[in-house]
Amino acid sequence: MLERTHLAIIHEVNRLGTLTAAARTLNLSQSALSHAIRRLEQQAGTALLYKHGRRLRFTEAGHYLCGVAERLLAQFDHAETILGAFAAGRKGSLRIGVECHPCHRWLVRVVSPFLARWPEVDIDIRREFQFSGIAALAQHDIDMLITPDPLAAAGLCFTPLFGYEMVLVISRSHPLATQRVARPADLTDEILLSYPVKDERLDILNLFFTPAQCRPRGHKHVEDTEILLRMVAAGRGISAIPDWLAAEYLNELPLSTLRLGAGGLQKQLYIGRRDKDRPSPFIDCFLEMAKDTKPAPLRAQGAGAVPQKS
Amino acid sequence: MLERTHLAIIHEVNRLGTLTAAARTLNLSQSALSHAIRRLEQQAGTALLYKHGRRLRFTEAGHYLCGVAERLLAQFDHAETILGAFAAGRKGSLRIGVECHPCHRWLVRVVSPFLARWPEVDIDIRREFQFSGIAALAQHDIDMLITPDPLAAAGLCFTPLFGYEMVLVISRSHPLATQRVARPADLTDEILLSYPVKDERLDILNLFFTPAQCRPRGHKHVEDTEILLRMVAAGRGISAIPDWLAAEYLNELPLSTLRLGAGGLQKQLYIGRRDKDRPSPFIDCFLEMAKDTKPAPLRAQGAGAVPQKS
DNA sequence: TATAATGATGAATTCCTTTCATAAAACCGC
DNA sequence: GCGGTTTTATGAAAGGAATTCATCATTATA
Repeated sequence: MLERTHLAIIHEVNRLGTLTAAARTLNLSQSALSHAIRRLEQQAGTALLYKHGRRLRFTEAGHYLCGVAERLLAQFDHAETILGAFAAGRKGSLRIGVECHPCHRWLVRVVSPFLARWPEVDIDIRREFQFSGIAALAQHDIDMLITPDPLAAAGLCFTPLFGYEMVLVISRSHPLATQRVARPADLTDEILLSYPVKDERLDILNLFFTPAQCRPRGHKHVEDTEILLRMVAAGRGISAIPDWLAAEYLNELPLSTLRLGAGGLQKQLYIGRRDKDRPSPFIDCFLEMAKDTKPAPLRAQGAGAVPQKS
Repeated sequence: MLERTHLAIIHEVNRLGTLTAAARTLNLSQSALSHAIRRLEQQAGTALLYKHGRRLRFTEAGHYLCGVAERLLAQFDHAETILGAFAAGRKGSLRIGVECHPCHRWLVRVVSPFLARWPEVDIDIRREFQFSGIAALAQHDIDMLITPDPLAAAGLCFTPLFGYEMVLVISRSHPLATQRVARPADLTDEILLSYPVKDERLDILNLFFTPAQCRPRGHKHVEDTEILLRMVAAGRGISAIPDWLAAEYLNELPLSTLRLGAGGLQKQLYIGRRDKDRPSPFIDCFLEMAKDTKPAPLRAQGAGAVPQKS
């Protein structure tokens, strides 16, 4: 069977002209090369070299193998270089799951400089999970999970990134726009607009309406943040989004923000990892960069201004 | 060092999912594979597989190696197939030297069907030699030599192909065109046209003029047979070419052929090889086809018709 | 012609791979 | 939850293939 060492021998003999010289550069004896070539020739069933004077020349088949050697050895070398980059932690891929729909804008601010710093690392962002983000993380479908709901699970660890508040956004012309705080009973005639997520994962339902034992009049799914907020601005519904996300749109659209209940709906974003994953420079770096990237705070503006949490 | 066996193991584990199954198809024990992967991981400095339940999954680096394995193993397999074709004598190349300028037309009739029969054999025809055709053959610059002058040399053997006669061609309007035989003294006022070959390799000089101690009035080199014969037909000179070559042009051009001296200038074409070359099916076949391809005989036509030799 | 350089070869040795035996872990069905 | 089964990991022993050593044969060089 043709092996890499055979190719290396063929290549060096071709490059240097003699077995003796090739043996030197390969740190082997001339005898070893002679035997190795002999074995290869016997297995291949054809001569590769023949004596010409006291030197060697390649047969047709040998010449062909020289070409093969040149190509394949280069590929082996390259593969080992790449493997070295993996070993050194320069190269890899980071599959990041995001369970927080509006987090995409924030994530882009983390990922862009990261990619510039780690040119050999590929980033893949996933928003859809067969079961849940936690399960995807545990099953190695993703390597990191950005989530506001860090369900404790064996083998996983979560690091807090930043706190924020879910605020109610309504049209500036809405009767409630003069209020600072919204109560569930105020909103039972409204249409709730949300990202296309299961009801049980919507905090405004779980933590605001359900405890008060009431519901909005209707509930529609909208995929895109911009469209969702334009619908809110047009008076077609209400929604709950992170304060820092609302801040980005308050100048552009006629929106008002209200606190959800007296204390507000306080949340915390976490980044989850498997704690058994071996440390990797670029993963550590990503964590640092994620921790250092805070969203822009919501300035006092309109009726429902809310200070940013640490 | 990354070896072919490592790639084969990686590939089979990827294909079959378990070490045990991979070991079966590789005719090795599960333990051998486990050890081999462990060694490779230690050398590479990075994990390639990790346990997931009781099965194995590839790390980033391992996944990368899967891709490498797929590509490189295919190339190894292909190389071995080609090597097999060399061993079976299906593939190779035949560098044929030709020392007989006008033989080109005949050679084409041999080579065309040969190439059809041996699609994996490349043919290279050389007419120029640094020293001589014989030397080129001995030095492995060519594998076969077509020559009318088989100089005996150690390690070479020559096989006769066919006999022919060098005939004088002159314009049909030449005063000598009524003769059947030309004598050297008849031609001392003529311009000799020949292929661009050293004088000592021109039979008409060596075997016709020189023994009679005379020379033609002039001597010019012409590369192309067609042009040479058109010049002869136009009365611009005389030439000596093989009878079978003359036969091809007698219908087209106003030429006459004369015997060179009473007995004619009889020649024999040989094919030379190194007798130590190991037998090869396609070389044997080429020899057969060359022996079986006789040039068309010179029909009794014009004044100097000459019967073809066997 | 003597000398140096190169490749070939057979036997001995060394080193690496493989196997064996066994443990540990995980899944499966009851 | 608990045997039974499947799968991987591991250390020690065995086996085998690659390497070396010593030497010869051949060819080029001075």
